[in-house]
Amino acid sequence: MSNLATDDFGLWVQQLNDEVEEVSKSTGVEYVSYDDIDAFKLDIRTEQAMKHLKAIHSANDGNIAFCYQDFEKYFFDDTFSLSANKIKNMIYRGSLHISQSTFSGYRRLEQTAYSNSVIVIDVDFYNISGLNELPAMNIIELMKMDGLFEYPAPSYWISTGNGISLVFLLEQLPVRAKFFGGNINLRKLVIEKLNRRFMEYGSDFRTSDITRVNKIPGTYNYKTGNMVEILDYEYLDWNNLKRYNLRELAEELGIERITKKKKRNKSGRKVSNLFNMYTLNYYRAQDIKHILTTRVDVEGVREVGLFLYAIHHMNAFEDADRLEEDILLLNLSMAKPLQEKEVYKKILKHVKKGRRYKFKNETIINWLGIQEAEMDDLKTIISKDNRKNRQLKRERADRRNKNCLTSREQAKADNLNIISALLDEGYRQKDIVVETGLSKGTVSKYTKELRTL
DNA sequence: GTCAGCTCACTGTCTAGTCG
DNA sequence: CGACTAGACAGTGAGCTGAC
Repeated sequence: MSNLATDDFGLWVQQLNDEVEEVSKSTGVEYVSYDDIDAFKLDIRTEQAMKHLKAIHSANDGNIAFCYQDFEKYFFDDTFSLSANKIKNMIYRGSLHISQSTFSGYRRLEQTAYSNSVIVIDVDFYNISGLNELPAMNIIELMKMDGLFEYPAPSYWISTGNGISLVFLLEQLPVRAKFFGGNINLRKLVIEKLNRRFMEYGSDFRTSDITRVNKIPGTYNYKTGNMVEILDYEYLDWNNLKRYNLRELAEELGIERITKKKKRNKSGRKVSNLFNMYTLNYYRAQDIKHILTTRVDVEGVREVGLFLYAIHHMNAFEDADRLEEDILLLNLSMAKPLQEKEVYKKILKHVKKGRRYKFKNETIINWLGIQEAEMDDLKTIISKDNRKNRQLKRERADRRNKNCLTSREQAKADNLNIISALLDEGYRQKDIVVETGLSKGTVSKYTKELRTL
């Protein structure tokens, strides 16, 4: 577990490269390049981490995002600058997570996602009664017996310390939204299909995000303290791991081919919009749930709120049993719940058999009386103004560097630092003008500013 | 008179925001 | 999302003040 304080984070990332030499001395690990895993005897934790990294990020085509469980920030690295020492250093620091995709910049966004060659299905069997006491290996055996490892079988599987990650390697998949956005949608559909396959074992339905990060083998699970490790590691042939072609995989799983936008091609539109509708409905349901569970004064909106929740839940999952379970739970989570029979009579009865509505955000905002301040906690049910403000906020943040300064502010700060140092050395303002090339007015002004600090 | 430092009007660039 | 723009702000330089 990491013992770093959060405010040390930026400093630590900067120092990481410099520390490699020292770690090398203290651990006795020779410098091993990322490409040369088998040439040296590594400890099992580092070896597993490297094999996994190599499997999911074999090409040097972008930046991989890393993060620790106890830090909010991400840091980035490309495979050129990875080495065994560095990976060892990172995994021994704490509960490390790694992005499935690479990114063209230093932001972990769908828009900046560059390439991807893996699908990871998280199986949270600890949520399933009857399974939660079993060791991960037994779960794998049960899934095999159920025929769930028939095509497509996972390339390998990882015990995450409380659940299982099933790793399906893909042939290198360009995902840059601008050019290859279709791959992102197709990948989401495949993941949805695979999630359904492992549903009984507790598969996590939120795993289709291209920017998702996963625990890396060789580390310890932050919550349980258990080791994250590749299972059946010794039986795997790392030079011949199964690797799937996304389009073939989709076809085998019965997903209709996504056609390029044709004029009013109904079948094409139906499929390509499918996932967008799924996420929209899913996140709207989550937003409505948030409103209903956080409001103290919920009485005036609880019926309409539960109704809207039910509709979006059904649109997303098409699973009446799951809806029933979730909505009864949500009802009980409200400050003033409805009686259970009312939920059945007023909500479930209509939604299960009823038609599918499509609501505008404005309508939902009006019906639930959502205030601007409340929207800050919501993902999709937000006004146009709120959306615009979020965009401005992001752009404003983008203009600032790691010191939270704009380029101008940084330039001024640099000049102030230089002048401060020269003054300490006994320079006169006149000399500072010559030394820095700034005007004497500026030097004078800054000298005065420094005195008032 | 010389020097160090200060003031203020001004310039050009950058930021933040609007608009289509 | 790019073009556009108002306003903010960093920086300049002429001219001023006061100490010696």
